[in-house]
Amino acid sequence: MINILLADDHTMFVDGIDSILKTEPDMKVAGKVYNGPDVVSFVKENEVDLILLDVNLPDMNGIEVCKALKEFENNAKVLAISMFNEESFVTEILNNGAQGYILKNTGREELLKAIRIVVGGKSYFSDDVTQTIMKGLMKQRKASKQKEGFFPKISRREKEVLKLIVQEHTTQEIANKLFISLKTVESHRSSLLNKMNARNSAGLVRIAIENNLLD
Amino acid sequence: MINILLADDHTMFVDGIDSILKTEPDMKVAGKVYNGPDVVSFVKENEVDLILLDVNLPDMNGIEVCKALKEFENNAKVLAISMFNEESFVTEILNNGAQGYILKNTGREELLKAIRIVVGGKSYFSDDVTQTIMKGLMKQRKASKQKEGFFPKISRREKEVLKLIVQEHTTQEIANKLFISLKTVESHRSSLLNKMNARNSAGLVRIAIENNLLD
DNA sequence: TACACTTTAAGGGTTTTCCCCTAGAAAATT
DNA sequence: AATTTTCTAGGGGAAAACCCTTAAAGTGTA
Repeated sequence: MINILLADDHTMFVDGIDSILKTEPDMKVAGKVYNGPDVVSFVKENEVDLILLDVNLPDMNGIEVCKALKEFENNAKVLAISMFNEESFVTEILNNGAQGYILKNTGREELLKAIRIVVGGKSYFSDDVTQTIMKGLMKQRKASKQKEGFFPKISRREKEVLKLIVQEHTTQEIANKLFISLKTVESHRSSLLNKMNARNSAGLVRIAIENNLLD
Repeated sequence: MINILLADDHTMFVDGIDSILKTEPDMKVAGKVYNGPDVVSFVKENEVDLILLDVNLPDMNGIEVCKALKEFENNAKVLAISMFNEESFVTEILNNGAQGYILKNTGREELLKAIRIVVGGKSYFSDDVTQTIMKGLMKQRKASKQKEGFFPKISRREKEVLKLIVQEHTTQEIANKLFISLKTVESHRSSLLNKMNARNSAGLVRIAIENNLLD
């Protein structure tokens, strides 16, 4: 008997899978959880052979769940499920111990097949996913040469200054806000210009927005 | 007997709903389709009481399907389903004839309830969706008051200057590029600051990007 | 404990931006 | 044809940004 834990915040989806698995005599839905932390606590207290894990869970996403699962003794395999054939998700969750990755447009038969394969100790990926992984590997080669070394990382204080620049504050205003000297802010400004490879504040703002440097 | 058409490109999801509906004696899955055009042709040739329509279908999205359905005689109601509680989707598909909108995190019981309500001629929305619609209406009020008279439109030349500012060019450089005087560019700059309600170039860049003023 | 990085700060200078004003020529709109 | 808007351009001045150098004190990490 295969004990399966369903982890997905889309109730309708969970109920659907539940109905599908009910028809299989050798499978049993051991539980249903709707967020990341519950996955971890459930596995700690119950026997689980396989987790059907949604990558985009609230509170704690699939990748973090995988990391947490490696922290303690358990023999639960992870079959990741996602709406999106997103390269970053795929590679990251596989690097963190997931044995398979299927998309939500996978049919009933393929789902059951994937479950049995993963429980059997092998890996399973949807065809689309396989292609994505390949593409991802190709990109990595290029990316690591160009995009890397782009930002020698921006420090905490620099980011504060950057945010205030984007909010149209002048150097003097920033100095007042942060209770530091005008000269210090100027110093941070020029570090930012250097690190971000910008010529002026206009560039700073553009690059900051384009690269999502503002939390 | 309620004849239901399932329209969603996520096979696993369709199979799941199928399993759920099988348990209801008064409901029958009349068909399953995986893209927009097939919805239309299916409804033309079969008796359908309700379409469980995914908003984000390939080839032809839910909104376009709704429009197409209004073109010919049929008494199929539409219950829209989506992963996303996206304001724009919700309001647009409702304006195009959908009677209900539920999210994929809706549970089995709520789904069945929603189906019966919509088939009965009334409307049904998930609680989350209702909230979203309200928020949307609130925003519109504010947007039309604030954002409207926000830009008294930016002229062709001003936009050129704006683009070059975003690209980190100085006033002098812009003057050279456009074969006009430094003072002229300064003039455009200050018009931009005025029109866009910015304090400096940083603001110009931010507002330009945020409002997609750069084609 | 060193070593590296960050934060703080200053002097002194150049360049750029921003602001006020005015104003004719060209283009678009009515 | 008349009116409005846009584009052009200037003077002059204040503020802000940018550049270069130097350097002490604090923070974090191997």
